[in-house]
Amino acid sequence: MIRTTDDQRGGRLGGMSDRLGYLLKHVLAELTEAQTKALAPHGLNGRDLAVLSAIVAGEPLSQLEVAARLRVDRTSIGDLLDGLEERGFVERRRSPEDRRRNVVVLTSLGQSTFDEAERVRLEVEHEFLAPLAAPDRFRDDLRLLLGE
Amino acid sequence: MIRTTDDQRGGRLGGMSDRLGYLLKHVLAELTEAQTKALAPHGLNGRDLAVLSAIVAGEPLSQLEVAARLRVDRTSIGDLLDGLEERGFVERRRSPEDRRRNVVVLTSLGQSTFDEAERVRLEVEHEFLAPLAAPDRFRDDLRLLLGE
DNA sequence: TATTGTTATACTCTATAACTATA
DNA sequence: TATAGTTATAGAGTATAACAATA
Repeated sequence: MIRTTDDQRGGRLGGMSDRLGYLLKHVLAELTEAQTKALAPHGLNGRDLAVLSAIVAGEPLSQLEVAARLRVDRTSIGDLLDGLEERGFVERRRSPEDRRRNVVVLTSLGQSTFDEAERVRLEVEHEFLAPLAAPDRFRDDLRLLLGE
Repeated sequence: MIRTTDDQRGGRLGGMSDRLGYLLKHVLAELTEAQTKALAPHGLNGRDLAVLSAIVAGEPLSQLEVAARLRVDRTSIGDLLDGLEERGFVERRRSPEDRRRNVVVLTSLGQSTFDEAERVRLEVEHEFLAPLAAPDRFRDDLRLLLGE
């Protein structure tokens, strides 16, 4: 009786590595853990860094625009910015043109911290993807799935 | 001035699609949403289904063993099993050999529900990966990253 | 009336510690 | 002493609704 495929690839005999949700969930968990550890000395985590990266380039953005880029809820971005502002990485300024809007900008500390942390992120991702024959192709696949 | 690569691929001008964490997080979120919708008529979600799949084959498992297969904490598995037991999908039985252990088994309703839901999962994953040129390769990449 | 940001609330998932019953 | 399971608790992350200020 031959059923090597099922047995070896976790099809029916208990392995979870068949399941896309399981794989994505735990791959993300391991990346998050590695990133958190590597970024901790710089005073931020991967989520903070993503916020900084959204506001680092181009024209100043309102909170809503930052939230949209990150694909997070506008009620979440407030707390994130509170933390970043307390640590002196960002500043919120009322927009003169539309006084409802908070324009979010990097401080110079925020900019230098971003530059260092971004290097760390790239190193972590590089090492994380090292087991793959074609790391860029994997990233492209993820982009395709998101439609970006 | 030519900088199409950066601009188009979200390198510096605001796009997040460069960032591995962002990509994994939102790909997982979209898969979870699709799975939740598709499985709802069967009375479970993707997490429930993963629990069922852990106990569906082979020898009976204790709760700790189920938790280990799913890579979740043993305090999480209790609530999950409570829900599945209330809905009549699983039963917990004291192990006669070691009365500390709860052996978890599928009911016949649990088995038939699993069979249907598992078909739905495969369809959802197939459709979800359809944008990719080589869906299996993507799954293999994820396995490699997890070391499974 | 609609939009930006804030606050309050709740729900899910996860993690830790303390407890029980068994070994 | 150690292990299996439960309970209580707390922390993230997310989502909804209601509100104040502004357009």
